[in-house]
Amino acid sequence: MAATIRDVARVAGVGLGTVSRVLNNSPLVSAATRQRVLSVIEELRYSPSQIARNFSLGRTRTIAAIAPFFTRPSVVERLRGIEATLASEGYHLVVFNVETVARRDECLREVPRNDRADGLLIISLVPRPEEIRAFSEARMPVVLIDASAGDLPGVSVDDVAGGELATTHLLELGHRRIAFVGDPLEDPLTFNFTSSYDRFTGYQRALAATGLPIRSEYHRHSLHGRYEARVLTHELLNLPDPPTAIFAASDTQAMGVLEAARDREIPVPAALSVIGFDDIDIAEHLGLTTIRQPLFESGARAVELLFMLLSEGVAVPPAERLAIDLVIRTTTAPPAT
Amino acid sequence: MAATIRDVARVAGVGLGTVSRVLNNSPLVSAATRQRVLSVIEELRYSPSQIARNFSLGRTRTIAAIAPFFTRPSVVERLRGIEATLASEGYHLVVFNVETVARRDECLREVPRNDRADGLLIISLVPRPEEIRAFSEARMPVVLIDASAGDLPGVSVDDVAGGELATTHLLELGHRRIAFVGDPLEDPLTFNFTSSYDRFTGYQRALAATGLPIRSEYHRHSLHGRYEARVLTHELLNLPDPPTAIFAASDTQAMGVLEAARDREIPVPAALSVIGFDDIDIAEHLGLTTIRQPLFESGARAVELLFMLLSEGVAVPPAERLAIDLVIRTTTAPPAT
DNA sequence: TGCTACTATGGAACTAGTTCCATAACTGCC
DNA sequence: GGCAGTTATGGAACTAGTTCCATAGTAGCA
Repeated sequence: MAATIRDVARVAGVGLGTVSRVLNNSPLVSAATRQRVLSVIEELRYSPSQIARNFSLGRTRTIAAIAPFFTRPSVVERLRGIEATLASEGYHLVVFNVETVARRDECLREVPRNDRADGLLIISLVPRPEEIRAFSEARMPVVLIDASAGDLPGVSVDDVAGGELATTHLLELGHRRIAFVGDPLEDPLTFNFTSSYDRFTGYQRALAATGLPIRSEYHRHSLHGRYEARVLTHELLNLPDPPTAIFAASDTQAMGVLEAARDREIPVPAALSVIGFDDIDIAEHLGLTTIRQPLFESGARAVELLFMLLSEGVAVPPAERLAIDLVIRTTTAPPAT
Repeated sequence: MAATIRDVARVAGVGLGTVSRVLNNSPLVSAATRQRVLSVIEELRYSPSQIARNFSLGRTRTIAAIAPFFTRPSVVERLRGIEATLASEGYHLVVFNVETVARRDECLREVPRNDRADGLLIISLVPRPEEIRAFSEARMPVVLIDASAGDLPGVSVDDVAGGELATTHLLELGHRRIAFVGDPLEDPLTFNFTSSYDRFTGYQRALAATGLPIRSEYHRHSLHGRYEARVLTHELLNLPDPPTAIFAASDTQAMGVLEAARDREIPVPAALSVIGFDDIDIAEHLGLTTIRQPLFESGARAVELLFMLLSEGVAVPPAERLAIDLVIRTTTAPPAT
């Protein structure tokens, strides 16, 4: 059996408290005693039980993150920001991957009532009011990423403004037939994503501001994914009056749009402009024009906010907005004349 | 303060053990008592402390995974396989991201001696003999993924055979000037990766088997990354007798190769064939010919092996090899005549 | 009726740390 | 020398579960 703090105390001929003080670098130990205890620790190859420590302290130095589809490049990049910041403070990261509504509900219900994490990060999911109530009842500090709900602290970007920015870029290039490819509109009711919905809102606003009619045949929604976006794009390109530009709600979907154009040997951007959203790593490789949002930073900043919540007495920071940028590459150009 | 099992026992007028038995679905409780206890649990909104439970049981139902560069698409896909399999058994996943040698050493030293995880998965890193000894001293079950060391159980593919397979494909197309772009050769001594090294070995073997001379100017090594591979490729294309085909040790590096070709307006595959390794998600989008290895499955299978280690008495499974395939797409063709 | 066997239950002991109170030992100062 | 203040130390109590032993109750059976 592994040595315990009591074994160390007995062999070193000191009290329990003294060993604990040595382990915790308390100054209230004489140099001689500290040395003796340390050598016994060495001798017994003693290593403190973290699990007993967690139990005794009531803290785990662990943060849980709930992420939908954590293989999506944008989510991965946020997680990297989270992990990097947590690791720098010696915290551990427990990841929950959510790919179904049932698991979403399960995670949001079970994880906060587990006292196995000191705090919770929720990526791209909007908790329902009763779930938010459960968080505060369980006294589980929560920070949202890429979402906002109630007065929970969170880190996000202005997706509506992003949608406007993307659409305005296409408008300024001279496009008038601009289509939108995004996630299902009813998502907010099930999975509680909102990004695609908000970007769609921004798209509509930009069109309305220019006085262009809303053409619902240009609005296509399907499950998030390259393949689905490709199918939607073929539908758009089959229209009698097909669009000259497509705004995809994410870079992943923009890739599907590009694939459909390639299927039909439609040159991009000469005959079709494409703009995405996120600026994931490969967007650069693809030369994809997109709206950049700071993914790594969103994770890092969320952890900082969570740490503020964890240190009592620090004012609860309000939901924060990070900046977005238009990144012009080679998939957008003026429409063919 | 949150209710404890003792509060429940007191209010329900039963003993501690009875409440514990109800919680653990022991049959040794009468239906009437069980009902009373359950209603008190409801009434007090009691939720058992997982952390106390872990402490008492000495188990955490948590698995730690150490992954280098966990944003690399191949690593993410393995993690997804891990998470999916763990979640189906109610286990949690703690992720450690490693991006420096110092952190590699720290993680391999600290994580096993933490008793905060019941088992450890190590991705794409080769533990040193003294580290392996520490695992067994700490009684921490370990399964390797994409690596093998000592007699630790592991899941991997035959990278040497994969390198041969890729190179043979190029040879069979008629290429004779075939270059290799991969990670640094000295990696095994620092980070302890081996995949790129093994694939390089396979490449050399295939060339040797065909009786082709080894041309060291065709062998380029640099840090893993798109940009680095792009630079190396420009070096290759600057040679007086440039290669007609390039084998990249990973799809990410193959993307860098493609970028360099695009920089020079060299058509792929007409004037340059490119083959990668891994078959990550975007390889299909890019039309990249590559060697597919089962990434998701490697994670899933590793978890299964770990569970076998955790259930005492089950024979320790030996290191396993998963199958690889050549996936021919549109970046390889016979050389220009 | 009495014995056995089994079910149901209570609660002490245990897990391995931290915390805090009591106290011993020492120092400095009048 | 005596007193106050500080430093160092020991160890009981505490954290919230599980486990297991002792025992009460009850049914079955000769």
